[in-house]
Amino acid sequence: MASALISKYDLIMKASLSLFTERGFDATTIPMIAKRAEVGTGTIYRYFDSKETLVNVLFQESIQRFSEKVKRNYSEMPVREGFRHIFCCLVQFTKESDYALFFLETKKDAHYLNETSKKMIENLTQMLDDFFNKGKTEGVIRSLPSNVLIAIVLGAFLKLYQLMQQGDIEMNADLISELEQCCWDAIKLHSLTSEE
Amino acid sequence: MASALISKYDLIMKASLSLFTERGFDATTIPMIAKRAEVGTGTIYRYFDSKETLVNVLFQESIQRFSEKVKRNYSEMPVREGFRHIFCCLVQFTKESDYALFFLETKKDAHYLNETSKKMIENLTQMLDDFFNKGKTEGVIRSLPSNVLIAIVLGAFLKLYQLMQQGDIEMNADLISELEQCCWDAIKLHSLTSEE
Amino acid sequence: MASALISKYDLIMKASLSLFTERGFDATTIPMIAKRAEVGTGTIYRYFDSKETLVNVLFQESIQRFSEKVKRNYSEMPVREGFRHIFCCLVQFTKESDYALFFLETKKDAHYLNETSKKMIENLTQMLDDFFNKGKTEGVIRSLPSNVLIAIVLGAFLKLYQLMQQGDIEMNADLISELEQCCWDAIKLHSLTSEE
Amino acid sequence: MASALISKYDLIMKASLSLFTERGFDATTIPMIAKRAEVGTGTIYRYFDSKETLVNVLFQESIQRFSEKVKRNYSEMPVREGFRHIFCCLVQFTKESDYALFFLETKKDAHYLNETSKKMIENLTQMLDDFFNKGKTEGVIRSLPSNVLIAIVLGAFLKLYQLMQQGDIEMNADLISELEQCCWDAIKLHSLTSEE
DNA sequence: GATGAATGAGCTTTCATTCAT
DNA sequence: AATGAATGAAAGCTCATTCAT
Repeated sequence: MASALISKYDLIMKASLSLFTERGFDATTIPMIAKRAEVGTGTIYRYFDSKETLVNVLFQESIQRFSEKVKRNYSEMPVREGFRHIFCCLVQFTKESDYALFFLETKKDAHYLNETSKKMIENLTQMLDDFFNKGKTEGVIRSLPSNVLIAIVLGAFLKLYQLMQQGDIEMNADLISELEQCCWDAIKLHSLTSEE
Repeated sequence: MASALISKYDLIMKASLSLFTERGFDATTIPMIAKRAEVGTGTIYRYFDSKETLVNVLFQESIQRFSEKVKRNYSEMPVREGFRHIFCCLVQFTKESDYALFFLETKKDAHYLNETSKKMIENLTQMLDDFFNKGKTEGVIRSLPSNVLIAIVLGAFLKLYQLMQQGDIEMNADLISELEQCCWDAIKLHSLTSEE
Repeated sequence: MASALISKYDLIMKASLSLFTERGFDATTIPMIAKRAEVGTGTIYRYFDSKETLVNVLFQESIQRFSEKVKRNYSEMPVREGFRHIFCCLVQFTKESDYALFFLETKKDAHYLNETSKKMIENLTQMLDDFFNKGKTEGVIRSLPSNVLIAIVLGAFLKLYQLMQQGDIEMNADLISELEQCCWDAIKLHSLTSEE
Repeated sequence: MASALISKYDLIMKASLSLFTERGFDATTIPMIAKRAEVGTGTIYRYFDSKETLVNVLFQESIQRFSEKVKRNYSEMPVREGFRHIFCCLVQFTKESDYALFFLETKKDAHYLNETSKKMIENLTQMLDDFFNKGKTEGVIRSLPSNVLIAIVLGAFLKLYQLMQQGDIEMNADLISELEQCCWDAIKLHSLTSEE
């Protein structure tokens, strides 16, 4: 009786997300997930058709929640503030669920992603693309292809986030603020005064 | 007559490196490697004790060649030039072998890395650490932990390199030069004149 | 309803014991065992870690059950009676399970035996050793090293048992009785009256 | 030049005989044989069509040489002397080649024996059968089926021989003599005086 | 709904055999 | 004649998936 504070579904999602992040999709087995989620292996198949379905649901859920977070009223912000908003979304995401950024390390041509997942990557990319285009038009962001700009920021963030997960660094407000500045510096269009 | 322009060993190395880079270690099977290298599956085991040995040899070879490239007389360079040197090594590496940067996407706690491989990551990290420390001492680089600085630059580069491999961007001298500047901007200590 | 009269574990034990006895460890494949036990190959690995574990469990079970049978109150018997007891244990064992004497044909330095199995051989040998020593002290058994006496009796029995398994002879009470006498004659100390 | 004191053929025979005896047919690999014989693996196939051919040639050679040894003028001997002759053949065989008694531990239905080999076992058995029949007719040997009598003697001898090979006992003239007596005692018809 | 025993396709690996040298 | 690199069939073993309970 009682129990079920967290639904089995959520336990499976949580367990598989953490394992996929730690070991990758292919090195994670269904029994491993079942054990960490403390459910039977068969139970996983009551909620997900297959391991592939599971990873795609997970992927889509992550990217969906992130996209919605970003979308919220950032379009009217000035570019600099919009960038900070995006960066904060990344950070918040990290805080909410240690493993939520699984989608950052998944290559878009990963063999296990289905069409829907790929579509959602494209949508997120498009949204960020629009943002960077705005910045480029306004002359605040370097005029590089948007996918290049995205690669720089997300690539940097992914590795930082991995450091944190490995316990190599501890994130505090000051560090986050400085890292955001680093990323911004990477893509901002520096005034034409004598730089090195 | 003729034939054997490339040794079987090299064919296997090349095939597995490309597959590991495309699909990851766990999603790459020995039959896949054999097929791409155009050798029998048994042949792979004449050269490597196991799949794990193979990936570690590959990993160590990559990181070794990269380390040696970087090491060559960069210690006397000024920091800005030293950074450019490191960046160019990354780029050159990419050019020499489409897949040579396999080690960039391998997490240091990957389940298939052996102790030697982990040691070599540490050594490379230490070398870069020394470089960044010098920069920090001289006040040209942000005073952030070295692993943070490394994460930013390598993280950004990794994602850019993936874009290139997917055929999404084409690297030319101008682009490389600008990307190098982006990465430098991310970690350089900006003068305290009006920023933002 | 019904079914499962015998557990899968027992089916596997029985099937592998018969195959190991017929063909030896190395010529017996897991698929062969699976087929004879009428289970899937994977099922075997639910019960045993490896083929080597399986053969050792089997070996230890056989030798254990035999040892316990022998041990039961034979130490107080007169030597001649004790010998008959041991011989009867061998025969009974044969009756209970057609293949239970697998351990008789396994050389003690077989490459697949683990330390525990080797220890158990030693223990059984020690027990028999003690028995023969008693007989030698009393002057009823030839004063040969115990391992020699054991070799004679078990060696003879093993070959007889193989004949029976091949269907070449049929064991009945009279034959058993005579064979026991043969073995006893082989090791007993004959009085010094005119022999030959 | 020089060299070739022993032909490659003989080296291969010797090496495989020792390995088959130590490890059994199935646990012995062609590379193992090649290594011990100090020849290339390919060389083995210049002399033998297959691993199975090799083991059968070996088996037949062993049994042939043993049969011939036994055959030599034993038919006219008295039974007791004939038995001693057979036993001495076994011992001599052991001395000539440490592994020559490989055929003793091979079950007649071993999966690798071909028809010729099985025929030769039958022939040897027949020869011994005749001998034991003679003994039975003369009333010196127990009236048991000949295969039973053979099993007792060869079974006992095989185990003794294994003890010797493991270095557990050392064969000297006295011991051999006593062991021969043991075996004879096992099968001889004891006079009807009060026995135990 | 929940479970985990059972399964077999497909993995990693071995090895008898071939064949260019 | 002799070799050993190369091979692929088949071994031992794993694991996504099913299904009786």
